[in-house]
Amino acid sequence: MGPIGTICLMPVAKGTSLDPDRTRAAMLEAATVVFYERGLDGVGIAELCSSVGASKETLYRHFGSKDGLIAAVLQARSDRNNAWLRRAAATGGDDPVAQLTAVFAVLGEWFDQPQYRGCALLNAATQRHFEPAHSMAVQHLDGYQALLTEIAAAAGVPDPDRVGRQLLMLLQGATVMADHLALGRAAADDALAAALPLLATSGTD
Amino acid sequence: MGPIGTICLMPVAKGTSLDPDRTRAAMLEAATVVFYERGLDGVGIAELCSSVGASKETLYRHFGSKDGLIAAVLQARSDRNNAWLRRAAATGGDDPVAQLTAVFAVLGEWFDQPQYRGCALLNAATQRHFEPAHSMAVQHLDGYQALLTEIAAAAGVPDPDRVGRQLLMLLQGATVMADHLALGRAAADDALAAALPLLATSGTD
DNA sequence: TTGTGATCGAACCGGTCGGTACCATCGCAA
DNA sequence: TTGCGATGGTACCGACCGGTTCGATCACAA
Repeated sequence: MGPIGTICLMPVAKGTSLDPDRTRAAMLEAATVVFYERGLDGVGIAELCSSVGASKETLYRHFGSKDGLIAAVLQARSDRNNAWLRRAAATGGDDPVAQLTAVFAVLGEWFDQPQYRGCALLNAATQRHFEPAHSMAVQHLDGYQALLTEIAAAAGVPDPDRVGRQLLMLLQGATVMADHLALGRAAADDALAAALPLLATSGTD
Repeated sequence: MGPIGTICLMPVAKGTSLDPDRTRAAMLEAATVVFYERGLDGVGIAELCSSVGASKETLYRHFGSKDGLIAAVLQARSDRNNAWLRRAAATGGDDPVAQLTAVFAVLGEWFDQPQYRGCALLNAATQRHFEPAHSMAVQHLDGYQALLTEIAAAAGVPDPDRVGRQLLMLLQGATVMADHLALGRAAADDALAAALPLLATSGTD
C-alpha cells in the first residue's frame, strides 16, 4: 500500500552515482525487504525503482529482468540464513545438544522480529509463475537439513538422516506457526523441547 | 499454462442449465483445483469460466467477485480437511496413540497424491493481496490444533496445549517438506515417529 | 401463448504490469 | 576541452486482468 521509503539512496543529480555497485546493492536490499513484506507479485518494478531513486533502465542493466532480481534476492536470503544457522551451531562447540539449542535460539530471535513473515524462500515457492523459486527453496531446505543431520550424527543416533528430517520438520513447523499464529520465540522453544528427545540415543547412554 | 479442462459441464445451449446450483458447484470445484495448482493469481476469471463452460456474468452472480469465489473455495477446503482429520481420529477409538496414528496415516495418503501441493490455506495466506486468507488460515490451524490438543489431553500429558502446539508443528513441518522435497507418506511416518514420544506421560506409565 | 428469469457469448472499460526506447544530464578520464 | 559511459526521467508499448453491460437465446411456468 504505502510507499517503500526504507531503503533510499542520497538524492543525486541525473547522470551521477555515489558508487559503481552502490545502486545495485540498494536495489537488492530494497527488493529483499519489500518482496518479503508484500510478495513477489505485490511489488511492481516501477515502484521499486522509484523507492531507491533509480530508473528502470538501471535496474534492467543490473538484473536483466524482474525474475533475475528475484533470483538474486532469494539467493542472498538463502545464503545469509544458512550462514546464520551454521554460525549459531558453531557456538555449541562439540555438544550436539548445545548446537541444536543455539540453532533454535537464533530462530527464536528471528520469530520475535515484528517484520517476521515466515521463510522467504518457501513463500516465494508458492508463487507458481517464477519457476526457479521451487528449486531454490529445495536447495535452501537441503542446506538446513545437512546441518541438522550433522548434529544428529554427532549425537550418535542410529539413523541420522531420519532424525535430520524430523528436526527439519520441527524447524519448518515452528517457522510456519510463528508466522501465522504470531507465537514469537515461544514457537522455537516448543520446537526445541520436542526436538531434544530425538537426539537421545534410545534408553541408556 | 495449458487449459484447465478437468471439471466440465455438459455443453449446453445458451439459456439452459442442467441444475440451478449445478453450475455453482462446478465452478467451485474447478476453482478449487486450479487455484491449488497454480495459485490465486495464476488463474484469471475468464479462463476459469471458459473451463466450466460458463459465462463471467454467471460467476459474478454466484460469488460476487473473485475474492468471494476464493473465500468460498478456501472455506470448503478448510472444512473438508478438518472433517477428514476428525473422522480419522475417531477411528482410533479411545486410544490417543491410535488416534494420532490414524491422523498421520490419512496425512500420508494425502502426501502421496501426485497433485499434492501443500496446504491450500497456508499457500493462499502468502498471497498478500486478498486479506481474508490470513484469518482463514489462522482459523484453519486452530481447528487442527484443537483436535491435537484433545488427543494430548486424552493421553494425560501435563501440558496438553503445549503438546498440541508441538504436534501441530510436526504436522505442518511434514506438510511443507512433503510438498517441496516430494517425500510422500514417508514424511508423515517420520512426523508420527517424532510425535509419539510427546504423548508419553514422562517415564513410568 | 405469453412472459419471466437464467444463461451464454462477446464486446468493452479502466487500470496495472513488465519491458523498451529515447533524451538530457552528469562524472570522469583522455 | 572533448568524448564516453552510466544515469534518471518520461513516455510508450503490448498484454493481461477484474468487472460491467448488452443482446440473443433457451427452459419453464402461468
